[in-house]
Amino acid sequence: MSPREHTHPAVEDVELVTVLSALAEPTRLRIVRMLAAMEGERAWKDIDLPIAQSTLSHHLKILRNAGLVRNRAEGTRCFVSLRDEELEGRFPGLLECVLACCDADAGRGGGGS
Amino acid sequence: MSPREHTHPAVEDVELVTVLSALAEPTRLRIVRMLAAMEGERAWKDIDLPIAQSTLSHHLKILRNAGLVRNRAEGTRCFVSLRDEELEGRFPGLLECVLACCDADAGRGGGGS
DNA sequence: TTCGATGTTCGACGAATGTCGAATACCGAA
DNA sequence: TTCGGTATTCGACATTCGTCGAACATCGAA
Repeated sequence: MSPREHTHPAVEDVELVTVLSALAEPTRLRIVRMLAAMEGERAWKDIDLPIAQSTLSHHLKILRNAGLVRNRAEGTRCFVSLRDEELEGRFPGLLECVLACCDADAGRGGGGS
Repeated sequence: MSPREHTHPAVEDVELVTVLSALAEPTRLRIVRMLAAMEGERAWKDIDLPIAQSTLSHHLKILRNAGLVRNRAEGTRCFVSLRDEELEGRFPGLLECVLACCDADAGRGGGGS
């Protein structure tokens, strides 16, 4: 597989359990929060987490398959962005609500911003 | 352990990831929907799923530890209920939203009612 | 006390998951 | 074409998870 072209599922084909599973992991939830905290895209290399590159790639793949994020290639680099608007049409309020709950969870080990 | 007395965590002590993990499993999500569909409690034996009793007990334990459900003993029998009001205080809108999304997911393999 | 009914726990199993380092594929630049 | 940077895939590993049947614990009834 080329690092440039990825298969993004249609949000209509994504199941709720898949989305919840994708969000039910600290590292992935952190990535989603990171993406939500900024409008637009984020460069792959700017996702700065204490994990190996292969692990990050793995998590992004899961988020991708869950319809949560989108990958865009530009030259050698990749950019990641939330599919929040599409997701809103499929699961209204879900992403927004989970993100809001993240803040309610902050300070208790839920992983600060 | 007695089947009567269980330890229910305070909702304040439950982490978001724990709740999401508990919900991110088809059988458990189905149980939660089942409980949400009816006001009040549900008898253990009325939770009619194609799984072994020990498996059901296992899932209920996970839901319990996630602060999602409460167990009440009455004689030899147990009753289960959603902790929706408490959860609403800790993670506003989350449970309601997920339940609404279940319906949006219905008919696609997300498990009908 | 003895029994039967009801949940829980235990032990085991295969499957899935999160993690890493190494190998691979791709792109742009030299 | 060769090389360096970037992301993905592969192989391996330990851990966790979902599942079951069997053994156990508790309560109410006989």
